[in-house]
Amino acid sequence: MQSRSPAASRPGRPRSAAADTAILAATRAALVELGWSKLTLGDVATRAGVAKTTLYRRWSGKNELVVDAVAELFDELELPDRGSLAADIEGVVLQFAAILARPEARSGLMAVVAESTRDDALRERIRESIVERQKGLVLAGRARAQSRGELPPETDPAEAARTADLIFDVVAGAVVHRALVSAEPVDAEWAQGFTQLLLGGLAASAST
Amino acid sequence: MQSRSPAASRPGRPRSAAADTAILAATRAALVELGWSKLTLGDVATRAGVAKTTLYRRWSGKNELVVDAVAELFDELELPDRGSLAADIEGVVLQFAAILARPEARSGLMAVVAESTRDDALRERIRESIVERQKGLVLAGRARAQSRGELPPETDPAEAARTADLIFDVVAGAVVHRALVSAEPVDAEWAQGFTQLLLGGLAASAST
Amino acid sequence: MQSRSPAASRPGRPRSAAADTAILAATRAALVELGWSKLTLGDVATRAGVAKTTLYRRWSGKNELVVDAVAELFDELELPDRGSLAADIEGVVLQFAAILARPEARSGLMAVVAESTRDDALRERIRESIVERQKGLVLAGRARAQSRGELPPETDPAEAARTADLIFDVVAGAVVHRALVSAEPVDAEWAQGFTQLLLGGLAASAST
Amino acid sequence: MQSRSPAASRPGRPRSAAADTAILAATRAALVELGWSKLTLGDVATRAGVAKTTLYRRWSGKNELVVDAVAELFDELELPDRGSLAADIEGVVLQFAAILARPEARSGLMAVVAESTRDDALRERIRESIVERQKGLVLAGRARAQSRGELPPETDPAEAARTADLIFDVVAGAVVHRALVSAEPVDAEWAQGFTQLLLGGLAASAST
DNA sequence: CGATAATCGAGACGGTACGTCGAGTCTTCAC
DNA sequence: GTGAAGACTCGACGTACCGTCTCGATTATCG
Repeated sequence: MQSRSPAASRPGRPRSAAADTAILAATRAALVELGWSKLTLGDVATRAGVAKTTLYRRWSGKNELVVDAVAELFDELELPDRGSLAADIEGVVLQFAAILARPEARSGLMAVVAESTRDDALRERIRESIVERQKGLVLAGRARAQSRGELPPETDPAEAARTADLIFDVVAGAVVHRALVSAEPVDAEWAQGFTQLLLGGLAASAST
Repeated sequence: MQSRSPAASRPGRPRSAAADTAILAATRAALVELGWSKLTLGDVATRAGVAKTTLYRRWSGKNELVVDAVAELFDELELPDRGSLAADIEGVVLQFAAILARPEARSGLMAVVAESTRDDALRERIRESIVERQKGLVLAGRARAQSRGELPPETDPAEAARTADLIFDVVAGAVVHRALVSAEPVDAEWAQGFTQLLLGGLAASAST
Repeated sequence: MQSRSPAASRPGRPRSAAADTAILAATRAALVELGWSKLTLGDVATRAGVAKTTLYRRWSGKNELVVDAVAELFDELELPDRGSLAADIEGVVLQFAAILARPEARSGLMAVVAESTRDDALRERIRESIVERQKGLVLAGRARAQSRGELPPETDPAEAARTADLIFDVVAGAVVHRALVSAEPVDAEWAQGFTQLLLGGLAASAST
Repeated sequence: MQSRSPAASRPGRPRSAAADTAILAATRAALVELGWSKLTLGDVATRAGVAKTTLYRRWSGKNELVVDAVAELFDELELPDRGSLAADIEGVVLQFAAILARPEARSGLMAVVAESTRDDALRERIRESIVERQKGLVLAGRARAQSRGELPPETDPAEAARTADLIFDVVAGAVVHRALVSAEPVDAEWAQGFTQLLLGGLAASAST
């Protein structure tokens, strides 16, 4: 969502706050029913009870709108303390999978990622509103595991960042691939097997 | 590409084989220049020197066409014998990354995956022409490692299949995520770190 | 229909005579069902059980085909001897009206006339195969009336031709206009009133 | 042209009045250059500097558009007082012929008449916007002749209507047939001969 | 309190691409 | 060489959305 200058209080009629909410909700509803490619902004506007003009005043196009609509779904991601690193990872994997099981996320997320391969601004927008939140969980999880003594503290910051990136790509990539490409369920059993593989790999890598 | 009834020689003028080739090549060229969302079938037809009707006679829409066009890119995937399991994995990862580095693959692949979340026939088509080929490499790699003695032979077939699926999702997912979402290079260094993680995890998992 | 050179007996398989008949009949059937603008040559070929190639070998296009198909309808026009000039005229008017009442004539005739306003070859073709036959009836009718003594013999040939043309335009024009534009029935009553007007006018003009 | 509900000022952007004018003018220009059958709505839109959708919002198809475009040509028909019934008739005949001499009228008029043989709504539209205007001239001409004393006043209204219809079909039919089918000029000489025939016939009929 | 100004719903606007259909041609094989 | 069959190029069709615009009607702040 684009913030307007300092905002403060400008002259003229202020923008309806309800409109934003209604538009994003309508976008998700349309994604569920129609999917990304058949979603039209005119239809979203109608569903939201809003004129097309109003929608275009706030978002510059379909991609931006869908990123914002999908990003809100990821707000629920958090890192509950389940007592052990393995349990924490499994929990996050299942949370992530639960979001990907929702049709508005499945269709919307991959589509904007596809678009982002040719639009750097869009990629940055996705990174900010979706990817960074996930990455934060990886960092938080590691910190918590270190405080528990499950993982040794970092020595080389660069190496630490590289490892976090790797873990992040592996976790997010594997879950997305399982859910969307292989189209197999990401259930507790799979999460356990995956976590075992990941932690085993981390331990082995760390000892090198 | 749809195979027509076996019908050796049916009546009427046969379809031009050259047209198929030209259309797929034109599709890839258009993907490079325009990306998936701005690619139009009319433009593809023009580039291929073919009428729009000819294109529609062979493919039912943009998605089907792009799947076939992108699938051909994956024909070059193979499993060269590099002497060790680690080297084999690194090789495949780099091959896969090389394909994903091509703009026609980046834009096209994710877009059809996104579409496939709402179209089972499309998903099946993607699975047949793209995914299965990759999965075959996982199986072949494991078999070769076993023949080298790097991995123990399978005991439980179901467990073996489950593991292969997991490895496949991890490898393909991680590479795709690194390349397209994180937008970081998949180079030899990354491949090495990833392979280390994966093999470590496999060893740890196997010993359980 | 285009005649091929001297014909005689050329090499190769001779053209099927049945095809011509079938095609023209199919054309009229299609005119009845679809009208001129929705008639397609592919459909005509299918109805006639003939390949499009065969059709195009004989006619150069829709206009030419329809002219020939409609022209056959006018073959039934003749000048029965009803005993008096007035009765003869009424008879011809009703015969002409009967043809115009058939949907294949209504739709086809006016359409080719419209096309002929921009295509001299087509206009000539219409004149030859349709209009001249009608004009002949005017001339024959006058000759018979003169032989009966109802009309005086011609003195000035140029004047005679001019009068015949005028009568022809008035008769054909009025009947067509009544039937197709005004869309009112051309019945015995109307024919009688029209004939009265025409003969009265002729008598008055002759005495000038 | 379709009138929209009386709705003084409906919400939303009002339709551009200039667009209607431009479209009809472009239609006539295209008729002159291309004729009815080669006229395309896309081309008309381009000539008018208007989008195809704008055109389709106002007219439902080629026929309706051409009727309106041609109808405007007949706006210039009027009944100038030339002092006598014969002169009035000759004047109208020549005016009518002048319109039919214009290529946009020749090609367009007959084509829509042909189409109207299978489309009652179209026929009604033609009647309203073209034919009735001509018929009015017949009625006005008769009234004027009666006020001059050239024709006796009506006694039987039904008979009067029947006669007016007959005259109308004869005049319009003969002129159209002469101009478009016979493709001979409708000049002063022909108009005089035709008028003589018509008035003579009327006189003879009236005395019965 | 009235002027000013940005907002709102509504819907017409110029465009672009769609997917289909028909025209007329060409290519194959059977007769 | 004619025949049916059907693929071919081409171009128009009528529709759907895009993103912009022009309306009249609100709804706020500021003078």
